[in-house]
Amino acid sequence: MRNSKLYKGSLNTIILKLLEEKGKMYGYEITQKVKEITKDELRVTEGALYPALHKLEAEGFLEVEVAKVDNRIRKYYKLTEAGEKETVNRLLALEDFIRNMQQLVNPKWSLE
Amino acid sequence: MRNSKLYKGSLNTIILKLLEEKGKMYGYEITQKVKEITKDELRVTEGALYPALHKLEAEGFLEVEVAKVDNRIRKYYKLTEAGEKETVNRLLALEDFIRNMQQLVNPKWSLE
DNA sequence: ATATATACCTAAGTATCTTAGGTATGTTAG
DNA sequence: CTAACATACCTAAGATACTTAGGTATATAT
Repeated sequence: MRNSKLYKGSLNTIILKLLEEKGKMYGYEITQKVKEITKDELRVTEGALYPALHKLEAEGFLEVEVAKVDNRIRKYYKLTEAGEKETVNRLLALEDFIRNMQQLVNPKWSLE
Repeated sequence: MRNSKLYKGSLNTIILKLLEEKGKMYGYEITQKVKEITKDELRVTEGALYPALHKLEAEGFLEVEVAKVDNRIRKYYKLTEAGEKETVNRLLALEDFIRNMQQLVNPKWSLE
């Protein structure tokens, strides 16, 4: 990731959401897509990404399909059924988190 | 914190913002205030809070004032000048983070 | 020929949290 | 009156998720 420590813990959610949206993606593609969407403000480093993908796979949330394109290996990941459920939960948790952070940071409560 | 890994890295920002708003606060007060604001959805544990306060103080962002109330010690923390600047930066980083996460999670980009 | 892009990977170190304690005083319920 | 809960501080061990810094290999552009 880039600069901010805030991103800690959100990588899995990002991966799951991208896969939900795109159907299947390979690792390098994910790094590029995040760069593109966030206009280079957020970079998923490979040192964080690959272990995260392997863990999500080990937990049964992702499955892999290996392909060979231009003489190079690609590992396409897609959500399992459990992964789809997990994605829903993670997105709900993200919404809660953002709502809570906004409540903490927007000073409405200071008028109490 | 509570349940979600998303909160990792956001504790310092929460502390700084609360102190900016309230002027001065003591540790236990911070834990209660966060519970109150987030309607018990987010709990700052003392095991995370006190080391974080000590670190922010060591970094020169907070200064301490010890008081005795009802025969119990309270350590009031408030922002230094450097702490005020840091708070501005952390809040900007939080806004960036939230904006980026919303862009990643809101599927506008999937229409491309 | 060299750098950059694509594409995978791991290991050591760092940071931030959780969990699980510890100390001590004040207050409330049975 | 005593036991539980609230207030108020603290630390240490362990878990986890990153960053940093490598490594391998092929394709393409300068």
